[in-house]
Amino acid sequence: MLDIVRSNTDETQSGAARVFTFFRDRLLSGELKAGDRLLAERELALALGVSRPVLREALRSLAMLGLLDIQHGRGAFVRAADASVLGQALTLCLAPEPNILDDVLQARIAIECQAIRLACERASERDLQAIAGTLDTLVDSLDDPEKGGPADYAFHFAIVRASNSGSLMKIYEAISPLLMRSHVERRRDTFREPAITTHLVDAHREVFLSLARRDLDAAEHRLREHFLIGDDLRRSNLISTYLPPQHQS
Amino acid sequence: MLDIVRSNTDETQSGAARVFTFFRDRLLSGELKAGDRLLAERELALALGVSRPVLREALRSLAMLGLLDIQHGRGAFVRAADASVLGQALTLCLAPEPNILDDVLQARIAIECQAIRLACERASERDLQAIAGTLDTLVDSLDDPEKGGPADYAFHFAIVRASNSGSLMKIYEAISPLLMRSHVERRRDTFREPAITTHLVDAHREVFLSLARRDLDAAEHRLREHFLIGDDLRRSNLISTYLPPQHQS
DNA sequence: AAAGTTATACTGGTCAGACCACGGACTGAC
DNA sequence: GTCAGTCCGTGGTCTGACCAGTATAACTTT
Repeated sequence: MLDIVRSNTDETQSGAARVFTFFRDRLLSGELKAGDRLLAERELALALGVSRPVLREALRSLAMLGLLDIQHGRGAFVRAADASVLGQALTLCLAPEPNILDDVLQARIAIECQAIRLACERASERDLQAIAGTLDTLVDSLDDPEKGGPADYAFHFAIVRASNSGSLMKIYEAISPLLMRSHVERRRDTFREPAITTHLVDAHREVFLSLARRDLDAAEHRLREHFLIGDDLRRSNLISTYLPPQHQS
Repeated sequence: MLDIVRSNTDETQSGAARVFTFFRDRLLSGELKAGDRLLAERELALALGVSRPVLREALRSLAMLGLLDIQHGRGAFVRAADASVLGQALTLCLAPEPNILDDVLQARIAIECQAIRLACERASERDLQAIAGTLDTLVDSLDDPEKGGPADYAFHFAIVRASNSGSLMKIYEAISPLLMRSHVERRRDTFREPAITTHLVDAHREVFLSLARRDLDAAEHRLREHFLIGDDLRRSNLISTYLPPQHQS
């Protein structure tokens, strides 16, 4: 009697899939907001005209996608959209690809270069101060390899934030798990070569300065240079690591 | 007796979540390849030491994530990683954001600008020919508004393909659903203004030529210009649509 | 009266067994 | 050889029950 639903959902899909799309659409349309609590499973199953197992399959799927937060004894709550699931999905999607850990850097460059252009136009004073803050912690953590990584990431993410583009931010968050893995793998090669650490601070500072001056092309150029030189240093460092005997005086 | 499983999976998770991560890890490690067929639900449930409903909740979740293809009467098969789910996830993630349809263009520009740089370095002859082909169909479908959209998309996607970067391609595919929506919405404004269509072909051709000449900076510049001018034309067209009475002689 | 404690009525989590619907392969008749 | 029908294995669904956390209300105790 209560199934207001059926009408607009495709009859082709069946059971759990139907329920799934039902909730997905409510989420997309904003009819269900983050924090909302769903009805109890038994009531929902009754209202939607399906059995509880079917209803549960759909809810579980939504939970796996990060859209729902199901708590034992409390209920199911709509969760705020979270990029972590996106990251997992991307990881899964890219898993079969060869050399992902290298290739993901291309995506990173793509996002950041566009982000810094936008940031030059849109960044607020607070954004700039935030970036400056990450730059300070970067300098402070120069000789702490454990903190250096996160500090570096914080700087770059702050730039993406300053772009004020939700898309760029979400995508950047999505690739960040792979980015992290890529970094820890590469860190083995760059193991605290002084030339690298000194270059590091200068490069970041120059990127920031160009951004603060709102110079689009210069900022992007500095950033590209930063990525390139980082690559070169890593490469030469790698070479010198594997070919030391010949050059020892 | 047969549950080889339990040992390495966290005991914190329970039921469906445990089964879910079990399969996800096998997929990530490549132990399960695309096309593989899973055991029957009843046998799997027995083997993993859970009931069939629980097993089904997990399988259904994997299916919703696009990792499994469950066919009634036939069985469950591992599916090749597919970007369509990524696209859905991204759409869900960005749904609450305001002005996504505008903002997603920033992501598009980011991906394409980096892609075309890589394409200048990496594109094979076949890649170039493929792009040239899309350019031809673009010209042919100039006066067919139904085919014009896909032709335009085909051209830009061909460029991303030519970058030979899996990450860029997947991300581009992921944003493509939103991109499409953005385009159809914007198409209402650009409704076959002759100035636009003539510009369109020239702009695409110039982008292609720069790419064929392997000129990184020129290619990116042409592309950026193309995006910008498209924006300007749309805007001026929009203005002239809403302010016509004053200028009618 | 206030604090702590228990009882109870929710919630989701799990299970068992049955039945239905679909696909494919086998077998028979033509 | 071809086609129809049958049968078996598959996923799809349902019912109803019980377990396990959570929160609240009622109770007892201080």
